[in-house]
Amino acid sequence: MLRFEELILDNNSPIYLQILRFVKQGIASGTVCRGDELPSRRTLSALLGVNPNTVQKAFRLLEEEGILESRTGAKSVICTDEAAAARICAELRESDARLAVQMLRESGLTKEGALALIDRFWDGSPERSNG
Amino acid sequence: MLRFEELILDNNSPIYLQILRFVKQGIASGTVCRGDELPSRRTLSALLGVNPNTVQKAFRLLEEEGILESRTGAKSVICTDEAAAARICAELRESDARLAVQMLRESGLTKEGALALIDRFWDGSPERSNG
DNA sequence: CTAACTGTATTATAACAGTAATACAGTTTT
DNA sequence: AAAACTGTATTACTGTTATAATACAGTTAG
Repeated sequence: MLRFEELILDNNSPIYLQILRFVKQGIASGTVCRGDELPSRRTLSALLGVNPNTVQKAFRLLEEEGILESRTGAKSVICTDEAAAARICAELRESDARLAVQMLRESGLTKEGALALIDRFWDGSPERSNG
Repeated sequence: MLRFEELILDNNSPIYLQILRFVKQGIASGTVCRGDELPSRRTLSALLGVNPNTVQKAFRLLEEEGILESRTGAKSVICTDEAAAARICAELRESDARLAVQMLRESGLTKEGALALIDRFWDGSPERSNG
C-alpha cells in the first residue's frame, strides 16, 4: 500500500501535483496495483494537513488519466494493470527527460556538453573548468 | 549589440525571465559588453509586444544582479567586465544542469539511466524500449 | 432502515505571479 | 525653457493555487 505518511510536501510545486506524482511513482514502482484502495479524500487530507479539495483535485486528475476509478460513496480504487503501470513509469521518466533536455538545449549547450554537465553534477559539485 | 528582434517569446515561462535570460546569454556569448546601452523599456516593450513593466521587471532584476546600471532619465548600461561575463556564462549552465539533475534524480533514475535518457531525447523521440 | 462513511459539486476567500495602465520624476536634446 | 525622451512607482486586472465551508448523493456497516 501507499504510505502517504512518507509523502513530504514542499512549496516548489502545487500540492495536488505532488500527490499526483506520488501515486504515479507508487504505481510505477509496484507499491500499489490494480484493485488497491486509496484512503478517502477526507482521511488523506487530514493525514497530509491539506484541504480535502486539494486531494480531490489530485484524485480527479488521476481519474481523468484512467489511473483511478471512483464511485460516489465508495472508496477510490487503482485500476491500472501491469502494462499501464509500465507505461506510467516510462511516462514519468520521459516527461522528466523531455523537460531536462528542453532546459539544457535552451541554455545553448550541445548534447555532449549537456551530458558532460549532467555527469559532473550528478555526484555533487562540479570541478570549475573556468571562473 | 543585442538583437532583441530575434528573441522569440514562448508561453512556457514568464516573459521577464525570458528577457533576463536573453540578456545574460548575450553577455555570456560576448554579444554585449560593459558600456553597451540597452534599448529603453518603452522601446523594447514595443518591439517585443509586451508591457513596459514586464521589461522593467527584467531590467530591475538585472540591476539587482549587478549586470545593469540604471539612472532615472538615462538609458540603462551594461556594467559587466569579462570576468563577470564568464561567471554569468558558468552560472547559466550550472543552474540549468542543477535543475536538470534534480529533476532526473527525483524521478528515481540512476546517473547512467539519466544520461541514456538525455542521449535518446536530445535528437528527437526516443526508441520505445517498452510499451 | 439508519448512521456513518464515501465521492461530488458549488461557492467563497486569500495569496501570489504575471501583466497592464497610468502617473510621476529625471535626463537629454533642441 | 521646452519637448521628447528616459527610468521609477503605484495601482489594478487576471489567472492559478490553496484553502474553507457547505450541501448533496451514493455506499457500506450496523
